[in-house]
Amino acid sequence: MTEKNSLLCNGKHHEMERFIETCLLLLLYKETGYGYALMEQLNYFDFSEGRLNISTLYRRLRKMEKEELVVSAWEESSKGPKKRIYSITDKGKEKLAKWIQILKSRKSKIVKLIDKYDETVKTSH
Amino acid sequence: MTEKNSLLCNGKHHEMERFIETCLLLLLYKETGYGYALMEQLNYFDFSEGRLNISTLYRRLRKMEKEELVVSAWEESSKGPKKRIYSITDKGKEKLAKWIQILKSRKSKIVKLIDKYDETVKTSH
DNA sequence: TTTAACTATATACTTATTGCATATAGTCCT
DNA sequence: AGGACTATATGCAATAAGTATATAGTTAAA
Repeated sequence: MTEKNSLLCNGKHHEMERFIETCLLLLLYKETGYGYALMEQLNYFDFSEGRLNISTLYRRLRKMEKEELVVSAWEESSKGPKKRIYSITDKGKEKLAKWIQILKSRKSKIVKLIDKYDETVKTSH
Repeated sequence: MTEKNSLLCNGKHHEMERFIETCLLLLLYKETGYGYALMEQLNYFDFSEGRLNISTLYRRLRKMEKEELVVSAWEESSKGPKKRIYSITDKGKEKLAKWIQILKSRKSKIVKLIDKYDETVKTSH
C-alpha cells in the first residue's frame, strides 16, 4: 500500500483515518496515556464520545503499535483494572510530522474547493 | 445511515469521501458533464489520474444518481461512443451546500490540530 | 452478599469505500 | 486487423469504523 499524498477515507460514519491517528499521536507526544483516558482527551479535537466509537480507538491504538508508531506496557493500577499505557516512538513522531504535512495539503485543497464554490454560486445568481 | 457532521474516511488509497463527490457536484453545478471528461476536470482539485481511480469516479456518479443528487441521460455522439451526460438536481445543489459547510468545519479541525502540533513541538524542544 | 456503576480493554459482524483487475464498445488511424 | 483513444461499467480484495457484545477490577449501594 503506497500512501502517496492522500488521507484515506471511507464509508459509513467515518472521520478521516489519519485524523484520528494524528490526534492520538499528538496526545501521546505530549505525554503517555491509556485508551480510556485518551478517549476523553480527544474531546479537544471535537471527538466527543458520540462521535468516535471507543472500539475504533482501541483498534487504532493496537494497529499503531503493530506499526511501531507507539509502544505499550501494562501497568497495575492502585484503583480499578490494569491499564495499557502507550508511548509514542521516534518512528511515530516522524509519522506524526508527515501526517501534519498531509493535513496541511488537505486543508489547502478544502480552501480551494470552498473558494471555487463561492465563486461558482456567486456567478450563477 | 445518519450523517451527523462527519466526513467519512476509509482505508487503502483514499481521498475523503465527500471531497470527491463535492468536487463532482461543483463541476456539474457549473455545467453538465460526462464521466470521462469530469475525470480530467478534477485535475483542478488536484485529482490527477494517478490519484483517483476512474472506476471510483463512475461508481460515485452512479451512486449520486441513485441518491437523486444528479440525473443522467445517454447522448449519442458524433464521434466515439455514446456518453452519459450528468446534471445536478436541486437536491444535489442542497447537498453540495451542505457538504461545503461540512468541509469548512473539517478545515477548522485541521487548523486546530496543526496549531496544536506546532505548539506542542515548540514547547518540547 | 449481590447488584449497579464506573473504569478499562478487546473483538466479531456488518456496512461502505476504493484501488486493482478486467471487461465491453465506438471511432479513427496505421 | 490491430492499436490508440474515447467512454462506461463491475468483480475482487483490502481496509476502516459503527454496532453489538464480551471480559474484568474496584467501589458503593441495595
